[in-house]
Amino acid sequence: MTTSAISSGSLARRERQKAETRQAILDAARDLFVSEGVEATTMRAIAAKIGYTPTAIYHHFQDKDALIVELCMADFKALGQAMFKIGRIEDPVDRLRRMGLAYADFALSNPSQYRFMFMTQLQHPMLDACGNPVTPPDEDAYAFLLHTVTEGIDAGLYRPELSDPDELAQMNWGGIHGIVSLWLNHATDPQIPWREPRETIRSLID
Amino acid sequence: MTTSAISSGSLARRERQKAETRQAILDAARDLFVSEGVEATTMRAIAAKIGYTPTAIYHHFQDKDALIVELCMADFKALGQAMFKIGRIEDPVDRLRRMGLAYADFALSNPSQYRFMFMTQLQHPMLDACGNPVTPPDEDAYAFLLHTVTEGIDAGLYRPELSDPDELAQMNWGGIHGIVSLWLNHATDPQIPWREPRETIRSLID
DNA sequence: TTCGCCGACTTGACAGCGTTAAGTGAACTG
DNA sequence: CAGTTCACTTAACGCTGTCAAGTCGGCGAA
Repeated sequence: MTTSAISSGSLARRERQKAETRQAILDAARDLFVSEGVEATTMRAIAAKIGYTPTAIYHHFQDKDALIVELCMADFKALGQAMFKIGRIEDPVDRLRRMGLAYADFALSNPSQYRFMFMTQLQHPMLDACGNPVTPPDEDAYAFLLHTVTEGIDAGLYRPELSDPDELAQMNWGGIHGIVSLWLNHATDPQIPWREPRETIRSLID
Repeated sequence: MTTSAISSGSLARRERQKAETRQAILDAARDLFVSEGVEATTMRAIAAKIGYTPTAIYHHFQDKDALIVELCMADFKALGQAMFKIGRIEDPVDRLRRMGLAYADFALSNPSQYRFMFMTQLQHPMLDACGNPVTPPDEDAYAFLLHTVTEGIDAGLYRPELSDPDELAQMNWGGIHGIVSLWLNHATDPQIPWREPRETIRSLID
């Protein structure tokens, strides 16, 4: 009893410590990804930041991509939760407008995360070994968007030829993503007098 | 006289040969960038493809980025020329619609070029040493778009609150770019039933 | 207590990357 | 024919992600 309690206790402590260094790796990686960019941060830099050797990371993550994907999924979750809060608004028109602005806020205030969520090709698709999606469906931002435009269609808010909810959702998403991502990549381009993306998006939604 | 003619002739030949290998480098780089992706193609691979040593490239281009920017500028020129053809259409509404579809065609049929034109941050802004833009203004696709929406504003085709031509241009551009770029990056995502981007864009324009 | 194992972590290395200083050799110049 | 130029090569640098092998402290069992 006592021994088993001690052993399970020490086992639990070991696992807790392992989980702690794993989290430390994730935190350091996030910091560097955000401040230096994903491509520019090296395994060695992540390891140095937490006082480990580069190879230690490989005991917790298969490779650099696995690290990226893990952080990426956390961001998808955060975005989905932001959408979930807005999902309570009754009026579908107002809800759609607010979802769009919240999406843009997320992108503009977390540009580095947004970049590797939606502006880069992820080589590992976010599926587990069995081929099931990793994102929990109740936190899927796209599902919220789809649900909202479907309500809009049912309420007769769109012209009748716009009857495909996926197409409508992709129009909305694409429009906002386009303005945001062009601005993130090309805001410094002196040849184009860029407008505030939030303003442009507000106009687009209206 | 004869000697000068010979010398100038041989000089010309030397320069022509240099220009030829320079072009060979560009062609090889373009091939590999398109087939393998920009990040994945190495200087060594480009050199091997044309039977040179990697360092030979550095006699023609300052570094890999210079190679990318040179190809990128050629693509901007091609896109601008495609817009120029459409610019002759009289009706601004029809012209805008066709410009949007032509833009989407360009992106979808040259995905790799489009990626490094509009979906990546270019570290060298495309300015020459004096800070002047490198793209010739009469081939600037954005200028065409701006001109077209300005005509639309003047003709009273937009609601009166949409009076800023830059904002309108960026709404149009952003909308199409967003749908195209999301599709290019996430078309393989099984969680989302993607619609044909050309169809989605056609609906968006209407 | 002592032995042996387990596993988190380190050491030292590998191949490949972009890039550069120094060298080579054929073609052009005088 | 001697000298120069310059496109190109050789050999290396420091960097990257990654891995096979080793180290060593803490645990369970005898």
